[in-house]
Order: sequence, then C-alpha cells, then structure tokens
Amino acid sequence: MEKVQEYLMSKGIRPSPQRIAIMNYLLDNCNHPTVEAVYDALHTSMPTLSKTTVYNTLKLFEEKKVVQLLNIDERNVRLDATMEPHAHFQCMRCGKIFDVSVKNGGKMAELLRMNEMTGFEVQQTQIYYKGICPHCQSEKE
Amino acid sequence: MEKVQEYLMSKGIRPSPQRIAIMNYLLDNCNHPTVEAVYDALHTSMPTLSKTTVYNTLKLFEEKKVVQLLNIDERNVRLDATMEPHAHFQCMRCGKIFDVSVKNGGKMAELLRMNEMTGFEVQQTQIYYKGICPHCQSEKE
DNA sequence: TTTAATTTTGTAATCAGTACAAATTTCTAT
DNA sequence: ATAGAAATTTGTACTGATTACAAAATTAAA
Repeated sequence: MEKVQEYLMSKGIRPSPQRIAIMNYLLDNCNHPTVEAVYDALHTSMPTLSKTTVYNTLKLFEEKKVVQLLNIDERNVRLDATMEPHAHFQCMRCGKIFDVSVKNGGKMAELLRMNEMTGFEVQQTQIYYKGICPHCQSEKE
Repeated sequence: MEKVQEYLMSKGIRPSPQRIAIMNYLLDNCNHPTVEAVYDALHTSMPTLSKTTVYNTLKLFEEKKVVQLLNIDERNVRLDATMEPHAHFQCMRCGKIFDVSVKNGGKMAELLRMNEMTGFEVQQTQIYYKGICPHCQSEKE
C-alpha cells in the first residue's frame, strides 16, 4: 500500500498526496488512460484536485521516468506506468490500446536502434501499431 | 512536372489544383513539415487556399495512402510523403525530424510485427525515436 | 446547359494542453 | 514550536491546433 510512497521517493519524487493518488491510479489502471480519465477518476475522492496538478504531475513523472506519455492517439496523450520496453497497438475501430511485448526484452528495439543512427543519441523509442483488434474483427458490420 | 497529376489519379485522387500544389510541396520538402508550414508556403502563390482545404486534403491523402501523418511531435502533426517503410528520429533540442532507414527494407519492422500479435490485424507501424541529433550534440551548452 | 456531385472556402466552435499568479502546504533554521 | 523560505497545488484565463458546418465555387454528367 505504502509502497508507492517509497517508490516515488526512490525516483526523486516528493510523495505528495496528489502524486501518490495519481501514481496509484496509473498502477491500478494499465489500460493507458487519458489525462481526463485520471482526473475524473480521482476528482470524486479528492475533490480539490486540479487538472493542472494532474498535468504538472505527469510531466514530472515523465521527467523522472516513472511514466511514459504515449502519442499513439492523435487526439490526446495516453499514460503508461509500465517502463519495461514494449510496443503499443491501437485499434482503429474501438480505440483501445494494447501492450505488445517485444520479444527478447527489447533486444529487437535495440537492433533497430543501431541501424544508421550513427551520431544520434537515442533516449526514447516508441513503437506504435494501428489496425483492428481481435474483438472488433469478429464484430458484425 | 505533370507526373504528380498522374500519380494522384493512379491513387484514386482527383487532381484539383490545390491537391496538386500540396502534393508537390510535400514531395519537394521532405523535412516533415507541419500543416501550418504547408499552408504558409502555398498561401502566397495560391492566395485563395484555405487552411481547411489543407486539412481535408491531407486527410484524404492519408486515406489514399500517399502521405503519412506523423505523431512524433506532441505539438502538431508532421507530414511525410515517403511511403517506403522507415522510422523517424526527433531531436529533443532543435525539434528537427530525421528519417531513419530501417535495415533490410522494413524486414525488421515485419519481424517486430509478428511477435505476440496473434489475432491483431496490423495496418500501420510507426517507429519513433527521440534524443539529440549530431549537430546539437556538438553545440556548446 | 441545366442539374447533380464534388471540392473549396471562411467562420465559428471545440477542446487538449499551458501560463500564471494566488493560495496552500511542507520544509528548515532558529 | 515558529517564522520565513521553498515547493506544491489550485483556479482561471489563455493559446493554438484541429474540426464542424454551410455557403460558394468548380467540375462532371445527362
């Protein structure tokens, strides 16, 4: 329960109630929520929470590398508290985002990263797929 | 010169003057321009051009698969008329976007695509890198 | 050559994200 | 403890990219 507090501190993040709440939400909801979703969910139990705080916190979390901000959806940012290397798939029909484990613990991404990148200092890699998820494929229409 | 017209027609796009102008611009400017940049550049020689037309046209181009809309920059969409499979690198300092050729003509991406994607119908793949470009690395401060 | 279909245009609206300064909370040093 | 400094949170106002929409213009078809 209080593990999150220690986790944040270990990452150099002061564990304010808001930050703990946001981090907990992200850890419990791995469905790549939007900022809006985070705010809406926490707003009820924490009525004073401001949307600006959510944005500030997420920017801090990204800097401290405890959260990824995904740009796979052109509408709005999606959050992901899983930092192990993995790719993402978004269904163009239902909009859901799925994690895609990259074989060999990201070695593939490493390989990719090597090609032609001479002189480029790569700090982040994002792999995005778009298409139709299994559930939507078996839908009539 | 008039090749573009035929190219568009071959892709099922009616070659209006606006569409030809936009396509030509994208083919001549492979530096992943923004929508704004396209509009600004063409607006002078084609004063009646509307920004809405640029947006409409680009959406059409994407549907017809003659242009990619890149979401690598969180601020605004970037355009790319190169449809051969390749990745992109954005410098976090200067903001420039570079093409990264994926070795073996996209076979690497194909490999990635295979893993764990059972049941998922992949239609697009985007690989985004972020970091510091060679030029910005050799900059003081 | 009138009618229908397509495309373009301009304006207004939307909506995610940011700037900013006041208010609050937390930390530190007495 | 407690005053003052530092960090954090909050609310409001703003920005700026993108979209909605309906009228105007262009093109195709009969």
